[in-house]
Amino acid sequence: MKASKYPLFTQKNNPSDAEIISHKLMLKAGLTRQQSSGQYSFLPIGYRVLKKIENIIREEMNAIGSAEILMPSVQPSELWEESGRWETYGLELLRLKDRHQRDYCLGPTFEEVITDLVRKDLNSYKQLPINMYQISSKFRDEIRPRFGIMRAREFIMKDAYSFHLNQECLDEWYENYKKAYNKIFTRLQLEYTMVDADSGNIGGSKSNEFHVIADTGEDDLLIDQDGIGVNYEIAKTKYNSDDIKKIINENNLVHKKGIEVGHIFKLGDKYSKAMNLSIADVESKICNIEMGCYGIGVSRIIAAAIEQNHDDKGIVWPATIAPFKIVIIEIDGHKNESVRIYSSELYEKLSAKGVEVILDDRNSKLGNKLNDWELIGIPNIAIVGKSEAETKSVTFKKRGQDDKSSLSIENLIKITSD
RNA sequence: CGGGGUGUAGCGCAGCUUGGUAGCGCGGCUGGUUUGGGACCAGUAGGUCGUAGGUUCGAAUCCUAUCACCCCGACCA
Repeated sequence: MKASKYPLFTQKNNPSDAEIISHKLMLKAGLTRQQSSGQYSFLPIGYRVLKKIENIIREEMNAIGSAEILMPSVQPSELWEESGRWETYGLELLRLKDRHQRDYCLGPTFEEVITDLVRKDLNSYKQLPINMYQISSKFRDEIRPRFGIMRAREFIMKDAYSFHLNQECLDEWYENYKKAYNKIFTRLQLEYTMVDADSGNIGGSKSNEFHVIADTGEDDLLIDQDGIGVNYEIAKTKYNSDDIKKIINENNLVHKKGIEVGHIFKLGDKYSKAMNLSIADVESKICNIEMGCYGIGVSRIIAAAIEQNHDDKGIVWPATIAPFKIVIIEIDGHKNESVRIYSSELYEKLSAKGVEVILDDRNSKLGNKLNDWELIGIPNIAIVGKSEAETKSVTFKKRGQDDKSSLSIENLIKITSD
C-alpha cells in the first residue's frame, strides 16, 4: 500500500463524544466512525485490524475441526416462538415486519437458526458431533450503548455451536473450545483470564467467560494464585458469603477489572428439546441432542486491545493484530528522486517477502508522518531520507521505544519477515 | 425508562445571561520562505447556528414542541 493512495483519516483534535481511551484513539487514528448510537463503520485501518483478529479466530476454530458457515441476520419469529425466546428475550431483540406483516428479528445470537439448520439435515447419530461457527454482525438493541465499539448495538461476533449425542461428547468438545480460546487469546497477545460465570440469558448448565484485563473493564473479577478467576456473583455462591472483601482476604484472591471478550456455554438440551431436535442412537433409542455454544466479541477485542496497549502517542498494537507490520516513511520523497526511488525499492523488496508494508509517500513533513503512524500504532517504522538513500540503510524505530538505530536493508527484511 | 448534559464550518470550541444577522483554534486550498519530530508569512474557501413553530421591526440568542448524540443507573459478546 502507498499512503498517498490509501484512505487515512487521522484527526488532531480529541473527539468530543469519546470518554474512554480506546474510543478516543479509534476515532483519532481513523479506525471507525459512528453512524448512529451503537453503530460504527470500519474505515480501512480499523477493518484491517478486525480482519487480523477474525483470521486468528478462524484458524483456531478450523484447527479443532469446527467448520465455518454463514447464517442470515434477519430471522423469522417462528423459530424464536418455538424456543420460547420470542416472549422472554425482551427489548434487546429488535423486531421488525416484512411487507406481508410477518414478524422477524435481527439476530442477536443464533441458537434457533442453527438448531433449525441442523435438524433439517441430521439423519443419523453417525453424523455427530457437528461443530460449526460463523463470524458475522449481530444486533442487540442495548438499553444504552456506550464506549464506542466496546458496547455497540451492532457488532461482529464469532459464534460457534456444537451438537452431540451425549453429555460426554459435549464435555469433550467444551474442553476443545476452551483450549482453542486460550490459543486465540494467547495469539492475540492480550493479558486475559478465564473465569467461571453465569450462563445468563442463553441458558444451560456450565459456562466460562474470557476477559481481557483492563482498568476500564466493566466486570469485576476475583483471580486466584493460578490466574483462574470468578466473577462477583459466582464468587458469592462459591464461597458462600456476600462479603466480597472477606472472600478476597480469606481465599487470597486479587480483584481486577475485565472486559468480557469471550463466553462459552454448555447448553445441554434446552434448544434441542424445545425445537424438537433428536436422533436415534445405536440402540434406536431417541435422544435429545446435547448442545454447546461458544462466542467471541470480535469487534470488542479491538477496543480491549487498545485499552491494554497504548501510550501518550497513541495505539501500540500487538504485532499479531497490527494493521501493517511496518511503515516506510519517506522524507521529502516528492522533492528528492533518489529518496523516492530508494523507498520504492525497499517497499518492493519487503512486499516480495510477503511483509505487510505501507509506504508513506505523502507530501507532508516527517513529524506529521511520524505522529500519524505512532497514533495508528504500526509496530515498526523505517525512515528514509537522503542519507539513507546514499548509504542504502534505514533509520529504524520500534513503536513504543524512543531510540532509533540504523539498519541495513538485509537486517530490515530479516526483522520484519520472521 | 429515570437523572444529568450537548447540538454553531471537516474536527474542537466561543458567542446566548443583557436579541441588531456569526467568530476563534486546528484542518483544507493558493503563493512564497522553510524542511531529519506536529514550521512560518500572506491570502482564500467553507456555516439556512439540529429541526419545526412562536414572540419581535429584528432571533444562534427569548418561548414552545420535537429530533439526535453523550454521560450516570438497570441489561449484555
